[in-house]
Amino acid sequence: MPQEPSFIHDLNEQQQRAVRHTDGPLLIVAGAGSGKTRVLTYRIAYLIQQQKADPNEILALTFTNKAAKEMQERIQQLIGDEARRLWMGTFHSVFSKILRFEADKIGFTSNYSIYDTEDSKNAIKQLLKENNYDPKEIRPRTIQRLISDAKNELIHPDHYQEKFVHSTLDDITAKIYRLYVERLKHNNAMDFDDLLVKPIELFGEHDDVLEKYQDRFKYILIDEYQDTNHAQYKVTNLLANKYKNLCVVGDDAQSIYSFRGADIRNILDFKNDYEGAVEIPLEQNYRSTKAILKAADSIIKRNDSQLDKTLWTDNDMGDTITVLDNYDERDEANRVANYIKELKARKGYGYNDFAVLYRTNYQSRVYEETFRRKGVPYQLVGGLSFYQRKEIKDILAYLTLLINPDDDTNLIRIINEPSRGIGNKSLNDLLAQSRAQNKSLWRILENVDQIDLYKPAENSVKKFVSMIDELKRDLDNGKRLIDVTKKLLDKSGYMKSLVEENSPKAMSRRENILELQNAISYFEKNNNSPSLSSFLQEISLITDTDKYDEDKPAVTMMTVHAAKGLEFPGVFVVGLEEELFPVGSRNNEDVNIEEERRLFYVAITRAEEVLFFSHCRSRYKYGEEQRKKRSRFLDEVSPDVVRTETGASIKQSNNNFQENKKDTKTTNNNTTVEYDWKQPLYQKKNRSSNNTQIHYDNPDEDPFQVGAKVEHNIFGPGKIISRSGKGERTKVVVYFNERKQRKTLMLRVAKLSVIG
DNA sequence: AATCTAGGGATTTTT
DNA sequence: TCCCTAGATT
Repeated sequence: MPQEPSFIHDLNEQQQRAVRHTDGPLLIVAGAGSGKTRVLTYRIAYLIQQQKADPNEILALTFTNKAAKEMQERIQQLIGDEARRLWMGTFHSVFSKILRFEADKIGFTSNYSIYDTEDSKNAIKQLLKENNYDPKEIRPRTIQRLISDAKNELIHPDHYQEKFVHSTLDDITAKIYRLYVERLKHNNAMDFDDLLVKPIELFGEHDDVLEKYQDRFKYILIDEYQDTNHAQYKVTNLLANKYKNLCVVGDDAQSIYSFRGADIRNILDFKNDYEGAVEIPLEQNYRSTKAILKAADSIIKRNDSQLDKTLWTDNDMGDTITVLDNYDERDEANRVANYIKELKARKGYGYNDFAVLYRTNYQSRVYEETFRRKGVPYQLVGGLSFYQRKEIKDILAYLTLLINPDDDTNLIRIINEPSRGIGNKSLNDLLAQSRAQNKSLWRILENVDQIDLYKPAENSVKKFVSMIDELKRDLDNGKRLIDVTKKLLDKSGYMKSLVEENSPKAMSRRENILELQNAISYFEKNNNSPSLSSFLQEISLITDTDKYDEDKPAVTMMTVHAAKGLEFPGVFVVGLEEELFPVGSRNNEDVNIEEERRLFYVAITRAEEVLFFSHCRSRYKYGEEQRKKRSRFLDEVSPDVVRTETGASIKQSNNNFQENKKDTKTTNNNTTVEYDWKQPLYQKKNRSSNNTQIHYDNPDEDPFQVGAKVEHNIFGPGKIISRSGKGERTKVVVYFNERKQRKTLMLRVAKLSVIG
């Protein structure tokens, strides 16, 4: 056996144990900030260095592509280029690759489509219509959730009937579930859940295939094990069953995905499920100050703790946590922006040292507006991702059709987009035929002569079919993807209709399509054998969380969920109000308060040095002003580590609306930020119907003046050359350095931010 | 078939 | 407030 590598001495004692324990099942209980990623990467490097396995015999599963990429890079630093041969990625991406090889064994082709949540909702909606249910009464969303839950629990449609039929909703779900599974198979499509469920089917039906992959993956590692669901448990259980070299890393205190079927029992029961499993805790926190850790601990100990571990740190005590008491969300955003500027100026932090964390995505909007107005650069992570935008999904639907014509869902999406005279009536006639003949919609279109259809629509169908056929031929003849896409944009009339519409919205759609073309070119240049099929599969698993760039000089804004696994010197946890964090429920039911508390714990433990909690007394919801009670979590946190802005200790466990703070001018001793919450910086009267409008109470505050350096989220950095118009019609001409071109942009529409 | 309008419902969190 | 859809209008 080779000598131990010297890098092992970078690790503490517990970490070394975790790395050295190579064979047999291992559970690493990794507290927040305890160097979990480090242990995983060192462990993989160690396995290779000790010649336990070849890189391509190691499978490492993560929850985000970003986590996988980061690990890969760090392993590369330890062992070099060999790291590229590791099997590393998200559950979904790894298994979609395996399925591409083995699709034919379970009745799919390797060109299968991947449906995101919206696609699968569309398919379900279609099925509801076909079966005469009113999608208004029976919401596709609801059915989709139930079906998704069932899949993650590995409940087959037949069993759904047996297990759940107690109500009409269960009845309908059982029926639609069965039809949905059939429909997806006909469409040669899989949804996100299928990417986990189908491999289990595959392995269950084909012992030889299972054994092939068991032999392939001699060592398996799973990150964030507390967030695995039953399907993920099962599929990895099958794979690890031969060699039993399964190492899982997790923290039950950070389990925050139960809504997605994550089952905390997977980690709690690990030692029962895997005989002889060894448990190693990682308890030294390298990330946070003592104050922050104490706050986190005071929160989490209110939950029933399950796995033994005591987190401690050698770090300094650090500053106390500041609680911001705000008038409303604009006030909150302003104050956060002020503190960030202040800390940057006085303590030498950079913008990228800060994160604003919130419970729900829609809270980001006010921050975007405020930060832009005040010239604070930011990057927004999450929300509506690029690939979920309508125009992008439309174009991708066209492209999908070229390799998977039987995909009805994608075909329905674009058959009349842009409108080409195949309206609802005609489409329904065509669909009726498709069902009657048990053929895919595309096959019906190909033989539209043989059915009775409204004449103008029939002609349109013929034109549509010949267009798609031509593009298919181009593709088969090896024409470049980017050229096929350009031709598609032209021939389909998609671009033309956007040009004609000539609205700001259409404008931004064109920009996005341009960006998609860039993505396609990039893919084509950087892949050895770029196929449309692999492009589509790759991007359908990309999320916006993956594009977070820690070096970009900007404040990061994201949900607490998206922040899992990240760390920042300064963190603002905002919107700490009842019914928001912890969330409110729709039907006064089933808010999992312990999970909300874990989520708050995750938020706190993202912070290294400076931490703020913030809440508002009123907040706008659906355009209505609502009074808010501050979050119970603020009453739960250890009082000796939190202070108000004035430096006073916070009053806990009483109704904060009774406090009379109206006359208190809150002047902070530690910083020069001076603030009177009675007079928020924004002017309420300016709230108007146009939500994207930017107001400048004082024209001097408007940073978008000639000469200003700005950044556009697509075109990158640039400089304002000239400016015209007033108010919401203000336009600026910007010269973009990277593209060496100037563009005229409406300030109201273009998401510009000031840099420099 | 396409466009316009009024009215109702929606906001957790994500691969 | 915003988005979607059903129904009416062109």
